[in-house]
Amino acid sequence: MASLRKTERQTDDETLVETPDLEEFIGYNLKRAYVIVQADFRRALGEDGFAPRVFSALSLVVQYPNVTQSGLARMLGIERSGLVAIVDELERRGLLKRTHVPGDRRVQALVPTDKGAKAYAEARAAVRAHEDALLANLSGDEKATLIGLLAKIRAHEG
Amino acid sequence: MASLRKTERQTDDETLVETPDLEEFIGYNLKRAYVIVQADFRRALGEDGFAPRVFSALSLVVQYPNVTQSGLARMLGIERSGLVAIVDELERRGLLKRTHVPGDRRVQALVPTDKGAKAYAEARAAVRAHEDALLANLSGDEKATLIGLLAKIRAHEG
DNA sequence: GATAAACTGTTTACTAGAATAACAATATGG
DNA sequence: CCATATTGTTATTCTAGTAAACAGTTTATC
Repeated sequence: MASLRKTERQTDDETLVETPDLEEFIGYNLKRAYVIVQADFRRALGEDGFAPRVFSALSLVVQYPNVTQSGLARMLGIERSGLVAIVDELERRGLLKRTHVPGDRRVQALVPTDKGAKAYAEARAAVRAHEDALLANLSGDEKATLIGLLAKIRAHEG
Repeated sequence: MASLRKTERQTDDETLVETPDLEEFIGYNLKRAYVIVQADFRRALGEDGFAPRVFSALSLVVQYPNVTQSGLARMLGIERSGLVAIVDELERRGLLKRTHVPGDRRVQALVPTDKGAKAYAEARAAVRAHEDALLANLSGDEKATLIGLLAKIRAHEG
């Protein structure tokens, strides 16, 4: 049924829409909000700072040293193949090492270097500053509520 | 400062992380949630259903008939150049027409066809069904709260 | 113990989404 | 009139990501 909703009205040759349909969709709002946060993240971390996904990978490597690439890909929700370039970049920058694991010659465990741990701590502070500034119009409670609601959506992961 | 946070602990050769840093970041949670919703949107609308951005464009054309491409791009927050392919697709499918506007020969106003209005109404119902099903674990209040919080982030638009 | 199945990291090829820069046609403001 | 701006468009480039295939290795099954 293509019936008009209450929030819509027609005039002679102009259409007034109090609340466009789009604004009612969670998906649309999520996307628009995500684009803003993501752009501000990049702006805040600067020209040769980490891209969001590289930051995320480094974060997990620092917090889960010896994680394998497969495991890391699983945690990030991306394909193994897509992770290779990310790990390449982090290794090239000297922030982690691929190391052999005794007992399984397939896997290469990822270990952060000291430089990597330090770089992560700095980047984490920068990301926190970016979010604090960008989301200054949200209270602590609101941020917690938002993360909680997003977690309910994320329950569909895995 | 690279101090560990309260939620982190180290054991001998294994690291326990109660709450990974990533989970505290709004940006990361937004992205993960967005990926889920977006994937379900595509799954729900099927092989030759609308992509999210095409659906969004059609929605605005139906609700704001005679919108110009520049105006539509502005509403969607994308570049004019990026909109061309979207409008091409909608026109090729016979869902809208590019029409000349008397008084300004540069612009081509976008007008939905009857078929376009009907297709939009159906797609809208499908999208609503997809969100209702995917977000069944959120109450109406929670959904409203989520949209409200996302709106606070979206206040940085424009 | 042999053989099938599964897993790991990797490369290659491909797709979608989006930005940027340039352009011709047209409109607007001094 | 002339400079400036706007509109729709094309071409180019970039990024993020998937999918399929592969060699090397491990695990499971008979």
